[in-house]
Amino acid sequence: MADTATNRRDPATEAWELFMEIFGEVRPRMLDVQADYGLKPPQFFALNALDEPQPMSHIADMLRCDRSAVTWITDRLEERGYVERRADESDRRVKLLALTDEGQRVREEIRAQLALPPDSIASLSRADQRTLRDLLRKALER
Amino acid sequence: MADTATNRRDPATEAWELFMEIFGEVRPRMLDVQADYGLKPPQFFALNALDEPQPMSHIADMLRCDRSAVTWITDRLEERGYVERRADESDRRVKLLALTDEGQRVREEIRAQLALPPDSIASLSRADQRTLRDLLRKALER
DNA sequence: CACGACCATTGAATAATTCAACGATTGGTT
DNA sequence: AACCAATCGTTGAATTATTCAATGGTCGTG
Repeated sequence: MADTATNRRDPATEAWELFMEIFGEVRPRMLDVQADYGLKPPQFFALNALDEPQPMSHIADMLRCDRSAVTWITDRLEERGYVERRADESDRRVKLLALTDEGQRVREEIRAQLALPPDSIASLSRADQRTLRDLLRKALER
Repeated sequence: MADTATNRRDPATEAWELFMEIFGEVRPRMLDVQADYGLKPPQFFALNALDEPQPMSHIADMLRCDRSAVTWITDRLEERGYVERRADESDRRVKLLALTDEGQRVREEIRAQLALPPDSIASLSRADQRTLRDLLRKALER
């Protein structure tokens, strides 16, 4: 708190602030796309978290909500056939949430729409875009 | 749709996909900070949109929700003293939402917590962090 | 000045989240 | 082996948040 001023000079912090600002730009469009598929943000984020099957409690952790809310969300997604409950071999208490083929398909469809970069990114020169891409790749490879 | 493959090669699209992936990393922490202040995401985003006073309908547009939901959200934020309704000189139908001093203070406090960059950004070399910062600055200046 | 359109609000219906309690299962302790 | 506390997902009730339809007040245009 006392070193807010010094933090502001930290390039990582500054970069992150800009990062969030850019992200804020696209939030409305993100909501539109989700709404087109009849999904609320938590439902979409649940879907998006299922790169591999996950215990329901783990989804609750990410979404920061009650387990019972995940039960409810899962019911909705299951009704649409996007998701299914599987048994966990190693622990019969847990149920694993997994994408169905349809769920996988829809998720990719949504992702494709969200992948369209916002104006701020698109306005960069192609060289800058490549530099940015490489930088972000490096960040994720840590 | 037919050119999904070519889009994948577009550096801006690739960069944006990575961008979103990094952002996903911090979502849980963001929810935690908001929860510490008793705010739901829509309430926080409303607060965050008030760089200058905004018509309530404009907030509804950004949040992609009904105007009546904004009335409700505003009531909550007003109860806490974060926000106030002002008259719009030029159009007596509209009410402008504006941050109170307290609201300004709290918003900065929250922002300071969210400004802490995630590991992926922090793990970059200081030189890369600076490059990233400069790139994002340039993107926003378009 | 009459008309349709827009703004924020209200009230009712609905959706989504939280909270407390439960049955089933697990792992650890004795 | 037999308890015991803890965890998992679900249920039901209470609460909170969002949508939908209708309203009073205001605006701009014809």
